[in-house]
Amino acid sequence: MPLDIPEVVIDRLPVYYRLLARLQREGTTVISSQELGDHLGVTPAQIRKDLSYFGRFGKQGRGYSVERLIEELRLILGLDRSWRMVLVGVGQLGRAIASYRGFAPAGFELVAAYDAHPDTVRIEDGPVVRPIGQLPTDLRAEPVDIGIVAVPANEAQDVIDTLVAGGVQAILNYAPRTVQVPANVHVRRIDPVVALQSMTYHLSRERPRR
Amino acid sequence: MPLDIPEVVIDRLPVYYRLLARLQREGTTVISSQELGDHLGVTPAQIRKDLSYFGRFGKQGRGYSVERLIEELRLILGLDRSWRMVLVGVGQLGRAIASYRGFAPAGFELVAAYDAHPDTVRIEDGPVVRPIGQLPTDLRAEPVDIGIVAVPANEAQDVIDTLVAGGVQAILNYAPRTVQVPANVHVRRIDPVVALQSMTYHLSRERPRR
DNA sequence: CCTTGTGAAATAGTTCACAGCA
DNA sequence: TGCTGTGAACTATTTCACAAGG
Repeated sequence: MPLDIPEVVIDRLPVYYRLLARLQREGTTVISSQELGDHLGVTPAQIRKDLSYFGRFGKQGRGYSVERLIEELRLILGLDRSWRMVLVGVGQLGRAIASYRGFAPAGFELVAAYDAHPDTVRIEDGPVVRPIGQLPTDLRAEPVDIGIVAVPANEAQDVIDTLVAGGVQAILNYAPRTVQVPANVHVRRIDPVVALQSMTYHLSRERPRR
Repeated sequence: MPLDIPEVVIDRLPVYYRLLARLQREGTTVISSQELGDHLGVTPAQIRKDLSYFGRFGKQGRGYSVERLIEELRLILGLDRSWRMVLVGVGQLGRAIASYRGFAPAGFELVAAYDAHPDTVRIEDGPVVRPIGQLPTDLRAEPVDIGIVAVPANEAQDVIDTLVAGGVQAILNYAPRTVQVPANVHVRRIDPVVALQSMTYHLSRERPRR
């Protein structure tokens, strides 16, 4: 498995994986790159090229075994284990994240939640909320893989510094702010306003103003 | 203003805009591409090149006027007006979206919400929830710019087809599914699991398994 | 000086097109 | 025949490096 796989390729793999999981539930056992591409709006060549970075999973003349491809992607993406996450920030957004039903089936386990005012918030069907001051100690006692940050923008950098100091190497950042991390730490931003603003660029050009 | 501006450039502009707004609140009046880059973790050349697609906003030897640059980006991104949005899907996620305080200050107005079971859900401090069957009629009566989709995965394509048929040209898709839209419609996906899975790829390589 | 704006060079990513195999 | 896997060609994006302006 080569070491210099483009980042864009990695970003597409979970999308392929999710589609394949659905197709399998619906009974598909074999699929061509053409059909996969039709579902996802990408070219068949791109799918074949992306997969070819990791191995030769298809059969000429037939296509890919859905089961085989799911299993390969599971291994490639590291989904053959579960991942421990902590949530920092238990406001309205944080509570919605903590209650999200999609993490656990995908192997992402929320092991703890932290807030500056732990007494005033409670997560339904979720972990107890601990005081944020306890975070450094807890991280040392029980390492986690991923930090989810849902604090106000002006607290995000501090929280992330704390997570990184505690050995967390992946951050899912819901705070509307770009943060700085060492090169070995991964950050993904979830920011609806930024997403909307890149669409309004196009909307204001394509549609005549009313 | 040229027509073939790379999409990646457009995606960065809202991030520049948000940083500049903060710097302005903090009292910065002039800033160089170097300093901007330091804040955002990108190269100064990239920032200068990105901005140069739209005009010459800087002053040699000095940098950029924060106020001027904010105003230019507002115009470029179409943020000099407000945008009408509807939400479809008022489950737990939908309610969190509807209650999010970040949309209105950015000029994004939630004008209506729809659900298959409007009687069973209520949005605190938000619009009345209408039956989803009413969506096509409502869109005809009062056009909206943007649709936010927070329905279960298997309903997402139908809902988006309805929105598109009703003239909506931009979709913010929270449903964990890739959807198909005509070429003139813009979609941005908000999917934490996909974001996490691209990070676990890296985590499983960089860190020795425990 | 210092920093922009920008062609040119370098790098990254996508698509083509076809040999080869089931 | 039908479809994969893949170098090669092409396209997109980033970075370099420097002339020019304040």
